[in-house]
Amino acid sequence: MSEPLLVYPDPPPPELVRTLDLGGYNWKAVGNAQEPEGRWLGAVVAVNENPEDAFGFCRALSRRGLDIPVLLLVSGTHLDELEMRDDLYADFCLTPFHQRELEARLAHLVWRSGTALRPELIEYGPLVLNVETYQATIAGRPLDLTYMEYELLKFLAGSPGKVFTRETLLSRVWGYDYFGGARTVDVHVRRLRAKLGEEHAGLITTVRSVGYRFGLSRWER
Amino acid sequence: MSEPLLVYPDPPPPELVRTLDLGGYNWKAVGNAQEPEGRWLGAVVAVNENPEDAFGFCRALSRRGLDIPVLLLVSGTHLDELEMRDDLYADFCLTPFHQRELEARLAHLVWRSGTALRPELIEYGPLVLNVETYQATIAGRPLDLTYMEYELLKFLAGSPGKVFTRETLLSRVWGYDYFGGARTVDVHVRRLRAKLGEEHAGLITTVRSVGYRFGLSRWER
DNA sequence: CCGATTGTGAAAGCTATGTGAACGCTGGCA
DNA sequence: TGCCAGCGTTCACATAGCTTTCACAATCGG
Repeated sequence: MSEPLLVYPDPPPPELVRTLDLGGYNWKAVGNAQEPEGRWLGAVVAVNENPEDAFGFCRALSRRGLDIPVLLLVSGTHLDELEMRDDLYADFCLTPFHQRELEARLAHLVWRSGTALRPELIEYGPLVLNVETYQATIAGRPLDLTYMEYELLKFLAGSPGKVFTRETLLSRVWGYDYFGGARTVDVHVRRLRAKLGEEHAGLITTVRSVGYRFGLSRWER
Repeated sequence: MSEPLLVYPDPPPPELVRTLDLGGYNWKAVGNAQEPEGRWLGAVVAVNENPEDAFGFCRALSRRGLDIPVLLLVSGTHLDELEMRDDLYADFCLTPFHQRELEARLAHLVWRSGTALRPELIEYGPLVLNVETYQATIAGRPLDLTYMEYELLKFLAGSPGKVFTRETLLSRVWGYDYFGGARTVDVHVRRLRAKLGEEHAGLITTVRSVGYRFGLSRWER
């Protein structure tokens, strides 16, 4: 089975437990947003009992940078509270819910994060990354990348134009628990640029005092 | 009002019409996917009556390349049909629905398409700052700013019309623990004005004996 | 018209990054 | 078991580019 579902609060409402277990989901309940480490399929957050705690949990999740899609369980009387909180959740389900509906929403949530965030092919200009086969080509020429080089390039090319700090790159590419010097990023970027060749080395731009950016070095947006 | 909502089929179910009108939405019903042209806020598709037609409509929409987020109205008995059709819809709502739920889902749908595609921008007149890519343009022309210049401009442009003392700027932009001369601000403002170009240098005005202000105060212009 | 404040040009000082090289770890292979 | 190749990481050093400072000129307000 794949990555687990995150569930809040701990213990979760019994009807949620029932649906998750019947659906064969791999899940884990937590009591706060500090615990979860690593990768998660998504999160199910029951708002019912204590809305403020629940929303606080969501907020803490998003602040921690692991972007996990959140499915809220909310009763009709708490529906108003969703207003102005769009950034905290991906979907919601009214309680009491039909098992079928929750299953459908979970399936859709997982599908969305599975495809939207992970295209099997990343293309940008002359660069093509085949995520399935771990192959990369630049202007048709195959690139011989090491594992870390590939992961770094994949992450950068996944958000063209966006600038990432070294710290962000370390936590997102190397791992949330990585402990090491930030200059490691520099060295990998240098090797990437070298392998991209002089002509395409500019695909990775240095933003002084901030970090690195892939693509869109000019005025596009 | 902004772009309209696309609704299928034509005529739509009466309870849907009621909710849309009560919500003050600008909407238009169509009978097939060939009609819609231009930009749409989203689409609401009632699956109830004829599932195959409805899904065909969605498929045709996505084939036409205008990627409009679709909200399905589906009864519990048709819930199964969503399976393996994740790519056709963004969200769904069980029928019969509570007006509040549909409104919440519509609002969330619109919010999502409004932000997901749109970068985080600070705009004022001819100036555009893209916070994610650390890029700036003035009247469409790219600005090559250094880190401090960018941070200062971002801070100033974030509160147009407001006057900041040098001390405030030092503590907010440079850092609360910064220890250095206040004239540093002057020099950065000078270089910002130079890079903005003669035409737009006036975007930053000096308030003698107080500090600097970005944008026009209320009695100007 | 004088003093206070701000603009200007240049130079000093510093910081972040590029660069070459070495170290240590791991896994395959003889 | 011992050797070797490949890889990730770290370090020291050079330097370009940025920030800061300073002296002086220009401007504003009273």
